[in-house]
Amino acid sequence: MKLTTRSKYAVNALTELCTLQNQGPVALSDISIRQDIEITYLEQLFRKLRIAGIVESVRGRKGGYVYAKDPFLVSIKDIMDAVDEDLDATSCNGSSSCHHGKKCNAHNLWCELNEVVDSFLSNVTISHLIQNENSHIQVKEII
Amino acid sequence: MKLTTRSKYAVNALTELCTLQNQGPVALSDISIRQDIEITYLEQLFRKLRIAGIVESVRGRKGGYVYAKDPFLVSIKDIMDAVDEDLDATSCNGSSSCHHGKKCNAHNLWCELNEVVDSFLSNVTISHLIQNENSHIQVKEII
DNA sequence: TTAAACTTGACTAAATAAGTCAGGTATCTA
DNA sequence: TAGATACCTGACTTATTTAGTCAAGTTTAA
Repeated sequence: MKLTTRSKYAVNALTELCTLQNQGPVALSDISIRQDIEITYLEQLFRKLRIAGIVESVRGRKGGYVYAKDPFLVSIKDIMDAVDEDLDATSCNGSSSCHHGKKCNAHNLWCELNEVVDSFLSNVTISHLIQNENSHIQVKEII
Repeated sequence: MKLTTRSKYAVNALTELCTLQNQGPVALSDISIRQDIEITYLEQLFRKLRIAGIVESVRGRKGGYVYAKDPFLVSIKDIMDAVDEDLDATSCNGSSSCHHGKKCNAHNLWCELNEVVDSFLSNVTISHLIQNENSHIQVKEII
C-alpha cells in the first residue's frame, strides 16, 4: 500500500504548473528545476497527462504546458488514473474470483477500501492543494 | 497504491485459522491446502504474526497455531503492521522534508490519506470478515 | 524413537518501478 | 529563414521490491 513516486511527482508538478501558468505556457525545464524532477522523467509524465486531457502542450519556442481545464476540476484521482497508478486493493481485479473462483473472505473488505480511497482522492483537487496548507481539510469536511 | 500479496495471504490465512481453531491448534498444512498458499510462505508469514503477538504456536506433533487473543480484537491494520505492509503514502515518511527540507504542496494530502486508510483498516477485525459477507459494512457505518 | 509440525536464515527468481538515452518534430524569434 | 527552444516518442537500462524456495534445524506427542 505505497504510492509510486510517479503519482507524487505528477501531483507536485501539477501544483507547480497551477502556480506558474498565469504567465503563459510553462516549460518543463522550469518545473524540473523548481521540483527537482529529471526533465526526461517529466516528459514521460506530461505525455500521459496530455493524453488524459489534463494538460495541453504548446510546441515550439516559448512553448510549454497549460491546463486543459480548470485546475479546480482536476482531482487527485484523475491524475493518478492518468499516470497509471493502480489503486485496486483486491487481488482479483474486482472479478470476485479470488478463492477457487469465488469471492475470498476478504473480498468485500478490499472493495470497500477501494471505495474509501477513491472517494477521498476524487474529492480533492489541485486547486485545494495550492490555496493553503489546510484548505483541503475543509473540503473533506464538506464532503 | 497496491497491497502486497503478503497482506492478502495473511488476512485470508487468519480467517481460515479463525474458522478452524475451535478444534485445537491448526497446522499450517491445513491452511496451505484450503487457501492455496505455499506452506513455506505461510511459515514466513506466521513467524511474523507470532512475533507481533497475534498468534501463538504449539510445537511438536499435533501442534499448529492458535490465536494469541480474541480474533475480535485483531484488526486488519494489526495484521498489515505485523507482516510489514507499508501503509505510508508520503514520500518523506512523515518527516515533512519532502521538498527542499520543507513540506511539499501535497504533504498534508498524503497524511490525510494515511489517516483515512488507517482508520478504515483499524476498525475492521478478523471476526467481522467471517461472520457474513456484509457484517463489516455495518461496522463502517457505526464508525 | 519417530513422525509431525514449528523455526530460522539465507538464497534465487520474477516483477515492477525508476530513470536514461537517442533521435526525432514543431514553432517562435531574430 | 536559420537556429534555438521545447515538446514528442520509443526503447532501453538499472535499481528495488516482492514473491517464492531451500536446507538444516528444534520440539514434542504418540
